[in-house]
Amino acid sequence: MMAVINEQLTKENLSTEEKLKEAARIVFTKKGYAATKTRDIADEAGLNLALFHYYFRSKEKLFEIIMMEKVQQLFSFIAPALNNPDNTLEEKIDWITANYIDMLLKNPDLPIFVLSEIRNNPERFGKTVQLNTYVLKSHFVKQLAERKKDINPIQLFLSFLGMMVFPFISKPIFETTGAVNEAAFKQLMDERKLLIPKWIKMMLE
Amino acid sequence: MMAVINEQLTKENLSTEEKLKEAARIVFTKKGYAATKTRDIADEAGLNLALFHYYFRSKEKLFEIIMMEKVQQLFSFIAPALNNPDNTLEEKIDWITANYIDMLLKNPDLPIFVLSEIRNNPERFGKTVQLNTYVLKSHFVKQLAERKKDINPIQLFLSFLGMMVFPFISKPIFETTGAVNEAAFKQLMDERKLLIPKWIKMMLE
DNA sequence: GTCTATATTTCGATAGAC
DNA sequence: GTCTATCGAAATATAGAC
Repeated sequence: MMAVINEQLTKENLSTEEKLKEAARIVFTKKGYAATKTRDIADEAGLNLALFHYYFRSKEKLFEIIMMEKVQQLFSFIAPALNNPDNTLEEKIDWITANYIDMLLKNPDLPIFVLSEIRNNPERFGKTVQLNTYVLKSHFVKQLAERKKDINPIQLFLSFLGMMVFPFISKPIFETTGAVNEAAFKQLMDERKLLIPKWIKMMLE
Repeated sequence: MMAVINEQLTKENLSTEEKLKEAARIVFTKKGYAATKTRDIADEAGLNLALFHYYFRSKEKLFEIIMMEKVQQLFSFIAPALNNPDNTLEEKIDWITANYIDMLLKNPDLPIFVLSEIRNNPERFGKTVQLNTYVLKSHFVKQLAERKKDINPIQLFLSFLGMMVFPFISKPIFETTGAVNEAAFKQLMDERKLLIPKWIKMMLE
């Protein structure tokens, strides 16, 4: 019953296809498309190279699957929150900050992976992200216009997202210089869950 | 005389070595190390592959030269400004914002290039960036401590840098979605030169 | 479906003529 | 110094036995 269902979700009992996908998620997000070798993925999955091609035909094909997932993970989570009609501007800010930082703590490589792959191959992402519809015409933006007319929502978003995302993009620097270790970083990010909303609200005064 | 000197600086009259370096700057920063082929660089320079190896021996060697330049360009510019003993906290914030954004407008690919290469190969950058000495013990941090005791300078830096750098990291998304074109982006960044200092000063109240 | 062996292509690097 | 032609390794992809 429940036990059986859970058991199917453990690593060992994944299907071969899922083992390869999971390995691809790890290796692609850590090294990027170009630096990833198909052998790395097969090795990470504990399988051989032929199975990789049996299930996914090519490196490119599997990458597209993973990339779509990751873009979704990074962006789509914010759109519903921006369009929740049942809470205030302040509540939206609080909720998004706390939950987005938590998500990033679980997926620290996600932003730099997605953003650098988009840079490397912009053509591929024509319609993947629909910025206009869900962000620039969101309920959040309407509430913002009522509150404070003289602020460009794009400027606010750039700062809001920048404050949340930048620490994760620059994390490798802190780690290599030894300035901030793993535990200290987690601590800083937990503090930011309160700091960022406080700062954003100041900008709305 | 002057005309002759200027002429030596035009593309056509560069030495073969400089042509290759310049081509490498363009291709490496645009595609990253792994996705760059030595042939791409030779093509970009309008030369053949053998010359590449004649001057630089290997892809790795030339990359290290370019990477060192780019890390320098991205970071070292801020350290002196943070340590200027002759101006106030506010003046430092104003100056850094205006000049850093201008530099980024001229080198929009710089941050994502450097940050993603550091992620891909953290070992290489053990001592390249000296965060502790020049940033965390800077004159800026001393002035900050006098002004506002209850703020962690790291938190402020993360927000300050994030607000400046993030727009450039996420620029490819705006471009591919068509939400913000080249001219509009420039306009937004010019506005940010005033917005960011205003916001940072609010955080110090 | 899975594996070993191998084909095919790409890419970094070199040899050798001019 | 510069170029054409190639080598040799590495990486993607496939063939074919089990």
